[in-house]
Amino acid sequence: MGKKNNVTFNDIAKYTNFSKTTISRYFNNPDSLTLENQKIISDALVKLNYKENKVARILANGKTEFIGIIIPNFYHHYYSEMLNQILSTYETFGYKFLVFVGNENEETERRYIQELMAYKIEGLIVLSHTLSSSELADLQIPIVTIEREDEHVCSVNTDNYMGGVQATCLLAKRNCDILIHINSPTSPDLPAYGRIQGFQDTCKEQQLNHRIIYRELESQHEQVKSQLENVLKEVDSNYQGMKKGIFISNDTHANVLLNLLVRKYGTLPDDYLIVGFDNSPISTEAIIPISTVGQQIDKLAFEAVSLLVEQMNERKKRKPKPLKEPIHKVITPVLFHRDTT
Amino acid sequence: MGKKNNVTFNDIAKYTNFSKTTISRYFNNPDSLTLENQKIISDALVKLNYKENKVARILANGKTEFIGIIIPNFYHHYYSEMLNQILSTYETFGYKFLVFVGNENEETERRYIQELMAYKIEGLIVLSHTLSSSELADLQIPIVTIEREDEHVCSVNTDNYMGGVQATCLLAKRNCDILIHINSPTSPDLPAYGRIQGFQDTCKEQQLNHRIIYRELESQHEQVKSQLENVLKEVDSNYQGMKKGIFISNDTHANVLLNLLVRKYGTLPDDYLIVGFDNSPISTEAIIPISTVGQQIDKLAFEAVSLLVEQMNERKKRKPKPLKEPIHKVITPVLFHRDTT
DNA sequence: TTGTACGCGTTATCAC
DNA sequence: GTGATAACGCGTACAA
Repeated sequence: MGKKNNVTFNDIAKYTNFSKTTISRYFNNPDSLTLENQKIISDALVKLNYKENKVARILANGKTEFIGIIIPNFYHHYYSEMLNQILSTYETFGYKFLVFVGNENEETERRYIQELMAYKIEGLIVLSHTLSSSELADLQIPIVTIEREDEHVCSVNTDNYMGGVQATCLLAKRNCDILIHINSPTSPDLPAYGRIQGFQDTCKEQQLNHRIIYRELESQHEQVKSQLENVLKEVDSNYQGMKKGIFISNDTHANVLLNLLVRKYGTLPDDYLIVGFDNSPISTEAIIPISTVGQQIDKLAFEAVSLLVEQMNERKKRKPKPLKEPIHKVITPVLFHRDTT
Repeated sequence: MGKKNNVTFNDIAKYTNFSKTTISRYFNNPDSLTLENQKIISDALVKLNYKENKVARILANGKTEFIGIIIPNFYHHYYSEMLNQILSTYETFGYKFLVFVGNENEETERRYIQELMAYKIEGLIVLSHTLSSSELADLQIPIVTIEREDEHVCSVNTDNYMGGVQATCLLAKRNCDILIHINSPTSPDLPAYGRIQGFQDTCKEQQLNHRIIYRELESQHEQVKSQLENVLKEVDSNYQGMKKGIFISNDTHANVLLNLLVRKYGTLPDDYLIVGFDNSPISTEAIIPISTVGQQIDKLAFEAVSLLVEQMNERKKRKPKPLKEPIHKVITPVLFHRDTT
């Protein structure tokens, strides 16, 4: 707003001998003008090279059409793709997105949120795990979280339990002698815990020989590799000669495991089956395409924005009825059967 | 701005018996108040639960502190990481980012830009290749492009030529009998063309037996795979018994090539060396860690925002001197020597 | 150090 | 169908 040569409604009004009000109406309720006058104004807009100023409109009507996003990182393809899909909803809902990368630091994320609040975002989408849902709820604006702890706020999550069941059933069908789930220690608060539960329940129901191996895998590639190398040694020696079905935390880890096996045996041995999670690009680009459980990221994103828009619209009514209880939507994952099963 | 219970400077002023101006000064020039009075106001802010409103401030002083970003996609790790690094500059410069995903459609991107202009962004970062730099320059706001055609606008690019040279020299040092560069047909306008040029010049200077193979690789995994399968057949038969050094467009493609070789021969044959580009995660996570030329994405991003901020600051001066010529910054890439060379 | 008065560009309200 | 006027919340001469 370079303090000069900004053509405003006033200029248009003078030029056309209408009032500012009529110019405003031309934009917000054109049908209330005669076609003639619409033409006059639209010509003037071109002639004077008018550029609309939504900041002024915000101040006047209170609608920023901003949604804030806090995303934890871009390292996992899952987050990038989720952001991609969220941003793409602009075409449907018209909301603009102010994006911050949370650095897993509480104070930093609080600062980001304050900044977003200062810009009068109408709603907030949180993917980061740093702040508790009760703190988020205190912000008193529409919020949707995705795939994180969500007790006090609306959320959209993958049906992780179903994902666990799908993976487990696939391995079961292949007549494995032992089913193994490898994962990082996971809090039961998190939606992702459902995968573990789904695995466990399915194994118990079908009375399958199974085991869960917890290892800290949320680190760099080399650490993950050495962790899984140890796991593999243990599995190799404990379940020799048995057909092993492994359901592992995600595709990145599945790929590490796969590579360890292929480098050890020259190929994926017949007695090893692997299922990952996420359907990330690595699952198709691996040396052997990896079976995986895929989140429907497009749907998750769309439902998230959709759920947020509902809340935002409700708030704009003269008599808003705030939700009694947070709404939690669930999206079913899809099993991709590839060459590791 | 829920049209109610918004505490404003007016409320603070009444409560503290100061004027609005003094309240404003408390925020923008606190030193001009006595410490006493600062305390009085800061207490009042807490008591009345004041929330700042930057939208109003924008309208008053014209500074949105918004930067618009147009990114083409999130599929390549390069773009995700670049966005990550750009967003991270908030900590340094304080600018907020409005992000749009360009869908390679001109009209769509023009709409995005219009929307950004309506929100009075102070500058624009363009990663997408859809619109020409001359069209961008016509927007008359500070612009920086990254790694795309940039004749008429400021830009930050990797020294692609140097990257090509580095990759080629590495292969040359390994005493390859034939150096092969595989790439998609690339316009000389694009910075990425430098990689091809760097390869070619180095080969010529060092009088190395070389060849450039162009194939359309900007497509889905399966297509890339079958394209490279054909290339491999040709190379296999044409250069039998020779040591082949392959420099290929990027790490994703390098990985496909590597997997084809490993699946064919059980491992990477001694007469094949591979160098990719991007230092993307796949290069370390591949079945055999891939040598690659890495962009310094953090530096690229920082320089881009930095260059933009300079232009934006210049514009705020009473007598702005617009740049005579666009500035083009260049960042040197880094060679990662791994197991494929 | 503090206050007055006005401007930023649009929308909302009420009147005609 | 159109217009006058007052918001919206803050910044900034200019004055005191």
